[in-house]
Amino acid sequence: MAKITKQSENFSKWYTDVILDADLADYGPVKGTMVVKPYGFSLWTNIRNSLNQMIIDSGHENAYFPLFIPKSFLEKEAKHVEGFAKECAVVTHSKLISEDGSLTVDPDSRLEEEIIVRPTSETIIWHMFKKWITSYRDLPLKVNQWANVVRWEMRTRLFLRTSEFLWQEGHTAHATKEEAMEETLLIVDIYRKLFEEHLAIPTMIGRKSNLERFAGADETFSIETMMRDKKALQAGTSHYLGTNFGSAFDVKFQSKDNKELPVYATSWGVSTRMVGALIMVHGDDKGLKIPPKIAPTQVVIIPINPKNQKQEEFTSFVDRVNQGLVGQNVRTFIDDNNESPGFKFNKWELKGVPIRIEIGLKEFENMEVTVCRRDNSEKQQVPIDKIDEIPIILQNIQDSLFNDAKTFMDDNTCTVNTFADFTETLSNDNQFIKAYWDGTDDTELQIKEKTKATIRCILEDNEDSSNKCIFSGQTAKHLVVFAKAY
RNA sequence: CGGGGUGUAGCGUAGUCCGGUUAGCGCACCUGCUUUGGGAGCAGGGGGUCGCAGGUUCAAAUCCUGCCACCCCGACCA
Repeated sequence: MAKITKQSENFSKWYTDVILDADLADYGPVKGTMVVKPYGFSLWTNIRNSLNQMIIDSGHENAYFPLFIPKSFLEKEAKHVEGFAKECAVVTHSKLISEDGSLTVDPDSRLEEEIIVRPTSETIIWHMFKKWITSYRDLPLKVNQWANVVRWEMRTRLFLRTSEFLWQEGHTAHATKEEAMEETLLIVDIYRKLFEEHLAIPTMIGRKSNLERFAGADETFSIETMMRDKKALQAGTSHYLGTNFGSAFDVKFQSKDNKELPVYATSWGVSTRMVGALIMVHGDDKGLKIPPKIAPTQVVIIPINPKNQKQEEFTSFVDRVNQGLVGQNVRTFIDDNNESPGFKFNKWELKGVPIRIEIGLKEFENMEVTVCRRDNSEKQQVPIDKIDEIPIILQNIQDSLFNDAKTFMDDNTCTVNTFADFTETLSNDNQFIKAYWDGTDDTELQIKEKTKATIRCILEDNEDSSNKCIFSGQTAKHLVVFAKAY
């Protein structure tokens, strides 16, 4: 474990250092792939379990669809094809020939129809939905799957953009447009809750512009988050798909009054990218700060026991503290190996554990423990009979992580009315910039070209004709937020 | 696919220009002892086809030729 790069020195180097040194993940042998190590996977699992419960509680069922998708499926929805064509892994053969220890592809094993490794599952799911939906009684149909997907990316970064990633993708079918839109927004709200209450990450939520919308969607809502370098990260999306996939896969249902009607769809997902957001929202120069609710270890206990004095009594004291915490469902770890105390302090700070408890002879004699918070480095003594207050401290940490991140985002979000102010603001510093926009692709593209900032989402529609687009001067259609994005 | 760069132990590197001991060092790792309140100390130890292939030479990490891989910058993106 080496010292990590400072955020102010090189933010993206800091990001990589933290991931590798905190043992979250490592690089896989194929370019762009990532191995999620046990500590990182435990974190992901905690996030997943929180979200999974919310998905189940809101009436969805988990299922699993195949990794392999016939190429022809992907061709069925025109915009969807366009969106994904350039980043698909394709299976073309089924056999290898082994010769002198080296392997070559058997040309005779070429597949009749090439198979796509799913970049997302709309097509295969709607293929199945056609079989399952015939009557209004079959609706709504609401499934979710936890899966891996593959997108052949040019530039990859651990957690943020990898060739293969883990995610959850929900797919629903509804009898009416209104119901599908309601579902789309329900999910947005679930994601907002997940981010705010579990990940302690404040969000900015709105619709995507034409250019940023999901390929095949009529409307995309996105959860935008601000990283510590003030760049935006799209951390979740929920799509209203209209009848695009229903009609592409010829899915219809019979209504109560015996009419044949189209089916409306939604899809929505969050991925291991969330872990990247978590790192970049809360982390500091010492490393990660993991919110208690999802932390693999909430409290690390570090015994400091010089000269083996009163060895047995000391050990049972440490054990008593641990049992007290475990009894309150606190996830603990006792780090009693031979590393020096200072080394352990740094190691667990790097790994982002919310609370460190130090127990030495002093604490042992006073029947207390030293509690140190990762979020603000405050230390306090807690008597052993007040150990049940630790969960309250954990909740405080959870809240203060959110509040800090919220303050940071608010402090770095501004509103401008002229393009001169817009470029001026961006050249000084990254910011989230709220501004009026005329709603055209052309304006969006020109602003992107000139400033590298893109429209992250549309916050609201503009009703007041005196509000003008900051770039074209035309009457504004929307109030949007611009930012440089990951 | 265009421009630039780099390949020496798990990681970081010295040596390459100007060929010549057993390829050196730091971190990490292993063993033992001593240690433990903010990245412990001492002693010992293991680990290298110097990216690959060919060539020049008495002799190649070093010179020549070809190939490969990876990284950075641009066009694509959750």
